[in-house]
Amino acid sequence: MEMHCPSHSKPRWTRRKEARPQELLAAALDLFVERGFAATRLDDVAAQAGVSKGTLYLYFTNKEDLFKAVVREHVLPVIGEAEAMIVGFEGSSTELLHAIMTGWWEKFGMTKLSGITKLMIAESSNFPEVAEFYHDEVISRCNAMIMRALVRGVERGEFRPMDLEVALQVVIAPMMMLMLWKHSYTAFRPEAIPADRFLAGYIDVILNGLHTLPAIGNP
Amino acid sequence: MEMHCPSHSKPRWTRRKEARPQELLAAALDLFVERGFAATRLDDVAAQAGVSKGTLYLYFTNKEDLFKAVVREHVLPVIGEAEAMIVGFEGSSTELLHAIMTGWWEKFGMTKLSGITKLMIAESSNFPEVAEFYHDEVISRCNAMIMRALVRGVERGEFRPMDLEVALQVVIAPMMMLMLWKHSYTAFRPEAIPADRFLAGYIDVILNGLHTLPAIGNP
Amino acid sequence: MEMHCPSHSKPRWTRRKEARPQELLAAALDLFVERGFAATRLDDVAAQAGVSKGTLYLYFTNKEDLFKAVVREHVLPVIGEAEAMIVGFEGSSTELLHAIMTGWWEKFGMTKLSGITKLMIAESSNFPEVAEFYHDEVISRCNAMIMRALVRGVERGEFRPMDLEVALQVVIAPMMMLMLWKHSYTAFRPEAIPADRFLAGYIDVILNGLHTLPAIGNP
Amino acid sequence: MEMHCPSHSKPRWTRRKEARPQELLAAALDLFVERGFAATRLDDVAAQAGVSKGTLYLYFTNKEDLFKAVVREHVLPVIGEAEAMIVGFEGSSTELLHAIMTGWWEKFGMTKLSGITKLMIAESSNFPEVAEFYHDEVISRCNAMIMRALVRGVERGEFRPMDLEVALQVVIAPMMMLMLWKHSYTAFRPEAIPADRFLAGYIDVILNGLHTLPAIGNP
DNA sequence: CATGAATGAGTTTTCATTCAT
DNA sequence: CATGAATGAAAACTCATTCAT
Repeated sequence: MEMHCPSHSKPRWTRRKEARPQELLAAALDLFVERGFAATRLDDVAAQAGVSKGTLYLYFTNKEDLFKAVVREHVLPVIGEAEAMIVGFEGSSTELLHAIMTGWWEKFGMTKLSGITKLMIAESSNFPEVAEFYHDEVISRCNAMIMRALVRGVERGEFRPMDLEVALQVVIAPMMMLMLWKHSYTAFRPEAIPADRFLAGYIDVILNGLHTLPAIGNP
Repeated sequence: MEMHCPSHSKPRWTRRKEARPQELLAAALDLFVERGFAATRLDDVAAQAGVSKGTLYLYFTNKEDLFKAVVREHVLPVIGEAEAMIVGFEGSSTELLHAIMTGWWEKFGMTKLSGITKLMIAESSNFPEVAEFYHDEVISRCNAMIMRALVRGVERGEFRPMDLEVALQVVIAPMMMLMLWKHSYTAFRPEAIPADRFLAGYIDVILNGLHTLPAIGNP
Repeated sequence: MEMHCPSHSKPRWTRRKEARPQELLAAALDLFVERGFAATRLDDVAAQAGVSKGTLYLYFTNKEDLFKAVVREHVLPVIGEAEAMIVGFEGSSTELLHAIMTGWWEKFGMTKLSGITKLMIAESSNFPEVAEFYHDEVISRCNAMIMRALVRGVERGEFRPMDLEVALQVVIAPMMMLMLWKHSYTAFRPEAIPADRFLAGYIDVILNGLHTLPAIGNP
Repeated sequence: MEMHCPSHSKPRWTRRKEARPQELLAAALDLFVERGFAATRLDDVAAQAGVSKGTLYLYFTNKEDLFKAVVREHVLPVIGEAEAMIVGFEGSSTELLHAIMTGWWEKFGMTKLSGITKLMIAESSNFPEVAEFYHDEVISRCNAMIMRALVRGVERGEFRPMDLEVALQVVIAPMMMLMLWKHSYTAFRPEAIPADRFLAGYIDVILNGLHTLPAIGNP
């Protein structure tokens, strides 16, 4: 079973300059999300990435720099994709909202990126610059996407006139909380609602409210 | 030589032994919420409470014990009040929901207790026991209150039949997020919606949805 | 032999807030002089001062701060004393020079302060601010003292007119080197000249030169 | 496929294997002198020499070995030259002293080798073996050269009888300090005396002293 | 009770050294 | 030969906890 070729002795490490930063960022994301910035030891990040502590410092200046990179690198690509996805959408605003929410869940909520939501809420006061970046590059752009859909719906007569800024928050909040729950109290919420059922019910309530009234075609 | 009038000697600190733990808990709440558990130094807690670091250990066994006390002490009384408030409520379910939300905001959201929401989300994986306690004693009981109101509404024909578990989340989420925003990104959200306007619009959307339909009497 | 009084059990540490900084500075001076800044471990400084590593940080922000304090605290008092010593000197300039040199040796050269000369030469490029401080507060003031003595000697006809700036360096240099030797190559220079013999011969050469000429009364 | 014309392939580096160690020694000298041994990173030495860090280890066993080589390689040739220069000197002892000093300055003081003086003073206690080597091979031989000149002067009646060991130090010290100043406080001493003026004044004072007496022919 | 000086285990950070390429 | 990614021991620094006063 053991290879008799002597040249196959396992090396102490293999050279993989290009892959390393991503591996480290992935490990760091996991641990930062689970434990928070201060409670995460760089030893553990390195171990989880399968490298030694020193290697980390070849790619990141210090712990804070690693944190910033985690947020920056993981988040930006996704936002771009999401925005691209809804450009030139043709259907009803109800369908648009549904599409946005589904996409949000699939690109962000379902993946480990959802943890960044928790991370940023927990650490925003410790890292104002990162928080500002995240607010401007992620939150604002997400909000703008939803807001455009709401305005579009009202303009097309699909949605009723309302306090749209508040409506925006009401629309966003359940998705945010869904992501946050994923990373807290998990042990105590085995009953968690399956995502598709959640999405369906969520869109239903958002569109039709709680009141007893003829609901309009939920796609 | 120096003590023939002991009763007039000026005490170095005013006597308020009983107040000490509360002052420490208040200081700890502030700092834990702002910085997180690990990033909060007991030095700073003591300083903010106006006592020395050693004093802290007269009242709390260690940092973790302080953390548990912060959650326990601050949260329990409020939940009791909230539950008491809605026992035997007489009005419509819409009014009940409105009352619960208003009470939630006034007792919890408006005060510094709102920070505990953020704190628990950030630290729940670091303190499973506290998380369990918080989940059972706060989250579940809050959820149960809302759920009772929803069930009541459906039973009384005020609310339409829905996936109530999902509806519960949708109802709760905006209030949760409102509290979370208060403790993150504040610097970048000067535009924050005033609470009363938020509450009004929020109840409106929750009850009536986004769709273009005749809204039913929003109290 | 063991004291039967139970209250005499030896404490892990004794409280001596006022003495600590001086003890630490003394230990740091020794080690910085012997090994240089970078090669000195704070562990060793603390150990030599008889405290733990953490204690060091109660009094100094970091290693650099300790270094600055070592130079500042040790050097300033001595300079003041030296300057005071020669104010209103009455004798001949030869005697004045002799007095200055003797004082220099006794206050500075003979003591462990002499190490600071070596330390500053070694570290001046690593700590430009400290070097500037040292240059302005120590070197310039020492030079000024000697220069005043030289000018006084020339004005009174005791010393011949010369390039005084150069003479200044020639006068100073042997004393500087004497201090530097003390902290380098000591192991290889058991033959080191006793200080009093050195001082006598040094003053003689400086005053009378090497040339064959009738020397003038060397005090 | 790729090598039918190997002699024309452009080499990635110009072939000058023999020069490598010298480039590394030069870079190391610069940095050791400026920062000291411990504060010099081999990364920087390699970078300044224009090679990679690993290359350093092809020529030197470790950092200490590099240090020893820096001292050894730079210093020995110069001493030999200096000694050769004065063998069979014919002029007056005054002229001999002048020649030695001028040679010292030109071969050593003016060049970057002067930094080794500072380096050895700073590091002698960290590297006793190197210090011993330097003391025996450089300091002692320099001292011997000067001492021979002094003895010669006394024997020929040009110099008066004195404590020659002390005189030796007095003669050497200003030159030593001149070299040391060059590598410390430079930023704060723009007023530095030009070397030729320094040399002239220095010889004058050394030969004739400070006292008011007819000077003897300063060459 | 209250204090705060002192501790030391635990983390971050550095960098000489190794070794697969 | 030359490279530079990777290592890990060692050093700086932090801070929860203790305890003499």
